[in-house]
Amino acid sequence: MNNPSPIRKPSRIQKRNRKLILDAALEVFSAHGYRGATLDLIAAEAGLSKPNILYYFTGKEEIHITLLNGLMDTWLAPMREIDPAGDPLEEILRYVHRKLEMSREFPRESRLFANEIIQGAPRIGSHLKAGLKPLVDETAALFEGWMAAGKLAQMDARHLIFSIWATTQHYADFDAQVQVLMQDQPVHEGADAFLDTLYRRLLTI
Amino acid sequence: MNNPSPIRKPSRIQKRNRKLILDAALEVFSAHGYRGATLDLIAAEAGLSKPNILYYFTGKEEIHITLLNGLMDTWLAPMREIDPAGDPLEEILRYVHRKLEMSREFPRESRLFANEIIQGAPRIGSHLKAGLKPLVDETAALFEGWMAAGKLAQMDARHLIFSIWATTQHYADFDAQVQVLMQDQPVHEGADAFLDTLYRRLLTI
DNA sequence: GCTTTTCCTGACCGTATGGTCAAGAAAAGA
DNA sequence: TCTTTTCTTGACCATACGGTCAGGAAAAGC
Repeated sequence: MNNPSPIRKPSRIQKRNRKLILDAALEVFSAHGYRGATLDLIAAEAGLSKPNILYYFTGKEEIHITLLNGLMDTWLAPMREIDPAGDPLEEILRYVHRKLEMSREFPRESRLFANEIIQGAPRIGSHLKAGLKPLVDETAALFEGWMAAGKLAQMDARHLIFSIWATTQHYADFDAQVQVLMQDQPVHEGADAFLDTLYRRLLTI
Repeated sequence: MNNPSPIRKPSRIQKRNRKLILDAALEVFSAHGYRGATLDLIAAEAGLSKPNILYYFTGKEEIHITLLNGLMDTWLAPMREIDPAGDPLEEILRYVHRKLEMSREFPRESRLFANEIIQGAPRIGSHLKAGLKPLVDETAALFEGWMAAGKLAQMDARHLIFSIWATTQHYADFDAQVQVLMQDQPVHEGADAFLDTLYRRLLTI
């Protein structure tokens, strides 16, 4: 009676409309934050009526959680792709470039997560523990192995990871500020070259 | 009839209550963002009634703007304190440490600005241009002078500044995430050592 | 003391917003 | 085709929230 048959597999219309809604929600949530987003805005952006939105999702929060869960994997993919068998320096530099690329190509996703975490991760705190932490632990261990083997300069692996996130996501999350300070100059090329220099100098023994 | 005498100098009570309100507003705005903050929350936090809040400020937005304006100077102080006559490397490292210290001591202020800028700086866009940009231009020029004089490694000065902001403010803005990933380990000491290494390696010729 | 100004609040208002519901339209199944 | 299920919506509701106002309490000025 309520949700579109939670048992049977989603129909063609269901798939289309759920996608429409989630796309619209990404746009609205990332631009206004959870509290600033309204169902009316999402409905307008999706081209659907508000009650119809609530036919597919039980409420605003479920849309938000579904979004975050669905994007988490994509967001963490570059870190999963670090190859333990590859060359340490090149693997990390490739990770940095991929993250920067994602800041440029998916700024909405970046801001969605940024908004959520700044507010204390009230709706995905558990997911950070369950999804993110194991991956970071694993990656930190990999980095530490490389350092112990003398293939990278010695440093705290977790803070290294934080610095990569911070420096790359900054260009998406703080774009408004970057734009003011860089005027019309091309941002991405400069960032790419700078971060290459930064991590090459930092990590090379 | 409306605002507490905009002409005469503020009374003792006015100074006390405006401070109470701004302190409470900092707490609430930084934790929930502009849209998530409510006058009722601010009033409760300040220990005043809602109408009394509106006796001292014309509305929610004025409180927010007053806060941002009042904190901007404090927030930018470390950058102003960079000494053009000092040793380039040490001056920048001191700046990095001061910024990190501010992230630890004033995380609310950091998140207040972060919230505002992520949403596109709708309420302080003009202030970024008028207040921040000249200072950054000046500082970037100083850094470029040092590089040209062969006292620092060559790189883009603006991206260097961005990286310092990003890496230091990350510990305040994304604290919820950092806490999950660092468990009970002490964060600040590690960050301090890591960033020292990072910028020393990056900037040394 | 008295008067004036400043400070404070309970009650109220208009609007925005998340969410509901009954009933109709469109697909899908037979 | 007819029947059943899925999809869609206008109208509505309850609450939250920013803000107002008339009038009273407390300071300040004299």
